[in-house]
Amino acid sequence: MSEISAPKGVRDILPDESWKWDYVFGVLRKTAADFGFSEVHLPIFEHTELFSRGIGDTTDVVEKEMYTFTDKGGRSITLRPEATASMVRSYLEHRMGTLPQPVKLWCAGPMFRYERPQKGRYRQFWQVDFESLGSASPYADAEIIALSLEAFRRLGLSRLEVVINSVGCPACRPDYRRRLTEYFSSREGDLCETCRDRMGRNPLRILDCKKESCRQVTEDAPSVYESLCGECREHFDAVRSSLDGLGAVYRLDKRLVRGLDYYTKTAYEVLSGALGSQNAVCGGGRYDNLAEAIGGPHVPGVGFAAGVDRILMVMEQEGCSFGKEPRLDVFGVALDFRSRAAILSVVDLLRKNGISADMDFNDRSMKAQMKAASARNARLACILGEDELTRGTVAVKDLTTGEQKEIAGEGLAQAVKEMLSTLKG
RNA sequence: GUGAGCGUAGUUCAAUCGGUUAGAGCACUGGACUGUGGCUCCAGAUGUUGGGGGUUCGAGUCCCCUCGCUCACCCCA
Repeated sequence: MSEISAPKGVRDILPDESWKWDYVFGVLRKTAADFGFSEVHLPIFEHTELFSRGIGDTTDVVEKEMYTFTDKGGRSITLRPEATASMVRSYLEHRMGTLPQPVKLWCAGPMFRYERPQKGRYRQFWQVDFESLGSASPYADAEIIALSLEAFRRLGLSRLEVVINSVGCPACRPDYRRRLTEYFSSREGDLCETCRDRMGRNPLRILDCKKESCRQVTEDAPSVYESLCGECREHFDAVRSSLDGLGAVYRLDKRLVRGLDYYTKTAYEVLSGALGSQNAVCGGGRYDNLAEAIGGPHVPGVGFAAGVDRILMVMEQEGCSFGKEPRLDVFGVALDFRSRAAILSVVDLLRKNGISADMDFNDRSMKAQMKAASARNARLACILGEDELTRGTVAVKDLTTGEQKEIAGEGLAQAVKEMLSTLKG
């Protein structure tokens, strides 16, 4: 169509949608505060090595999905593909280890991944990210999961499924890995090509292959639970019993492994039945080795990221409420050349009194201005003509009922406020 | 990166087997209604049929290339 267009995989959030985003962020902000999380604003680009070391060199995200470039100072810079690594970097850089632990932070903003776009997947997408840093307690895990579920509940999402798993720790994962490799070797012929490739690199990933043939093989694969070390097993049991205590409904899924290297112990995802193929609305878990991986001291942490684009999509699909759409209070209408100059002052006066007001700037007919007032869905029209000018008044019309009254100029702001408050809605 | 489907006005869609000047609803602008919106009626504006090449007397329609969009795989939010 037009040669003017945004790059592939990115999009504009226009006014008919942006107010809904405001609503969602408002709910999330309040939920964060209720759970004791403070907001931080982080940069959207970082040194490339933060991600390559933190997320893992062999992950898909780092191998082929990063927006990486060299800046004018010769540094390798990457547009963040996720926020957790930045969060931990910020914690370390600002010595938050000296604060009372855990430090609970959240942030919101765009993430970038070079992928082929499809439904629910963009190259720039928004996430809200919650991280609880400095505590190894299973209750921190449970709190994080509970927080994500409460946020979704408040937004009105219903068709959700929570799946959790434990991916072990450096003490027990090698053993599990060995047992998996052993098992898959015996069934190698039944695996797909990519899974055979995964055997050497990361056999855990075979578990979440969606091919039917591979799923049959993984059905009988050794379970993580038998391989978990005492500490991991205890931790996982504690997370589950606290979730039970909170009344959270979840499903254990031994196939859930997640794509980032830094996860230890708890891994979880929240899936929506209202989405298509890209149905994860939130994902997270514990990452006790991430801080060390990026060159810091040992700092345990747990957190999750939720996709805002997908949340909006699910809400739309499920018919959730977005609160009320912001509405213009007053539209100023002028009859002729003289009143046009005066109506600007009227609009200005209203604005300075906290009343939202707008007017026509194209010298259009009164009828056209009234039409514009309706099109803008204004509550009231303030009309000015010769008669009003000589009398020093303004005609105020309720655009819902059609009632109109004439109000003296001095009392206008007050009178409009009163009319708006009785309208309400 | 791989596969499939689709590209006609701002938008949703028409256009016979390949046939003459590419149409309609909605939206937009103006008017009927020279001081009042929503309803009604009338009028108007808007297209490189995504782009390029080919076949043909003739292409929106068929073929090739390309770009874009969409969905799926991979992976994830």
